[in-house]
Amino acid sequence: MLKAERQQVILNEVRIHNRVLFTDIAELLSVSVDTIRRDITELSVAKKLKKVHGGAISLGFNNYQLENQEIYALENKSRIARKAITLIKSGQVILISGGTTNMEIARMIPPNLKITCFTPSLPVAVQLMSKAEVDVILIGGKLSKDSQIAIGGCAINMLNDIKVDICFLGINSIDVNNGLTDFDWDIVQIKKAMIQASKKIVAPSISEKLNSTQRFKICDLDKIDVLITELEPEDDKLSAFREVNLKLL
Amino acid sequence: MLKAERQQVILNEVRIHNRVLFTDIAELLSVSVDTIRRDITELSVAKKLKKVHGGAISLGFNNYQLENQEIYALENKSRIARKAITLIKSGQVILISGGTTNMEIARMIPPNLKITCFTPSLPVAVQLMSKAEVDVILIGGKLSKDSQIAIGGCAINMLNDIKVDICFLGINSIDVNNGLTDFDWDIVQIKKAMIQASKKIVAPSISEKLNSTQRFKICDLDKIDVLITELEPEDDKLSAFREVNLKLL
DNA sequence: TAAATTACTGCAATATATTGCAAATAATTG
DNA sequence: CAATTATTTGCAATATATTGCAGTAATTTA
Repeated sequence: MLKAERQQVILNEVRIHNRVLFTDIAELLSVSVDTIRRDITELSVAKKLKKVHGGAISLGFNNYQLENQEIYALENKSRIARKAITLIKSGQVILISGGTTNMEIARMIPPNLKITCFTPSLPVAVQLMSKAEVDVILIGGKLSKDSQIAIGGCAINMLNDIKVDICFLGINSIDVNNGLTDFDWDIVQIKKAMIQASKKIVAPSISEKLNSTQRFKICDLDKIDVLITELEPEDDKLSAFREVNLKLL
Repeated sequence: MLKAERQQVILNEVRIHNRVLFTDIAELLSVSVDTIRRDITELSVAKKLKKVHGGAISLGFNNYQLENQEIYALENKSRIARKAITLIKSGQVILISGGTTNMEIARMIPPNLKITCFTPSLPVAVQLMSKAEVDVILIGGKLSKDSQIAIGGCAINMLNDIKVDICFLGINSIDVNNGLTDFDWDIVQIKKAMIQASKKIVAPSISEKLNSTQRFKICDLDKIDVLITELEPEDDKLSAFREVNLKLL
């Protein structure tokens, strides 16, 4: 019996019964307990189940995809998030797209700040649910498995009906000449609708994404009001952006 | 029985009844009171409940967030979920409301079953996102902090535009004379819209909820096509329901 | 206050975890 | 295809964790 096969059996047991015992599985599959223990250790570090003394149990409800993957450049994203938070005033209505930087912003919103947040992002919504004073309004629609945000006509229709104070628009690529671009057509449509739905557009972006261009265009730079990077506003790398009418933070 | 399992049973009891007695749980799980005491001490330092003389009590609703929700699936809910899954055919479009039983159903949907799922429930959507073959469509709207589902006009409008094959409707109270009832007005509205949006209504409910009534009415029993409980369909407790035109599973 | 219940402590029996190692198996390479 | 290398597996020895019990201290209840 292959290792992968065994692990599949284990996962299946956990899915159905919520738990497995090392000894049971070992007997069932006629391998040593050590082998099962090693399998379960592997599955555990892969976050497929939870290893406990004597066996394993299902991860259950809180198995958010997002918590599994490590966030790239988290330090920089936290710095961006800290700056972003300062733009939000009590009582405002804001709109947050997806992406890890926006997740960081959502995470850092003070729990006592009274605001209304629209978002098409599932992880952002989950994050915001824990803030007692934040009203969360979900933009519905078909969920993209990749980006975990609602896409499609339904989401766009819903966005067409609102006008918020600030939009924190996740950035994929930004360039002085080509403006904002992205590689996923569906997400481009959503982002366009989000821009339309907002009085003020804030673009949080790690500096790596500056001066890069993707296939599909979202908008020109003049639609963006504020660009937030982890750099100081005076940094040389931002000089090209300083020259256009763009506030840097 | 695993320690982790025991602790989940304890947390589950605390969630349902707001309190537990060492002696009760010890007898229920056939372990010594000392063991339960130690478990509860651990859970107490983990801030999952409050240890008191003779037992433990719930921390209260303020701490009752998504992250702290316990995954322990009452064996009964798993049984209901297993039965419910058999009703779903490949290619169908289904609608799932919130609640822990429906979470269990979502969790147990086989990863290779190709279906389209509509849901206004944030946790259900998160759960379904991990199923590669399931298309998830989120019903948007204002999120209720208590139930973690989208409520309000926007959600209802979205439901008005669809007609799905099966709806798994979370049940709060069900009674032969009073039909389906609930205590939250907003949720009643959503559930009414869900019923309207479905060809077939399946009501999964643990037997504890049978023959109870809440303040607001959702619908009469004749709207329900199938009632699933953890009991055998022939069980005496279900005799009242057998007499009306209701399929039992 | 006395009786009853519950809490805490240390201990022993059992179960589980960890580690290093060698044999068996699978994958890679020349 | 044979030789080499890497991975997987089972075993044994040791370490750690869990559990129930008994004795005693603390708390509640009447």
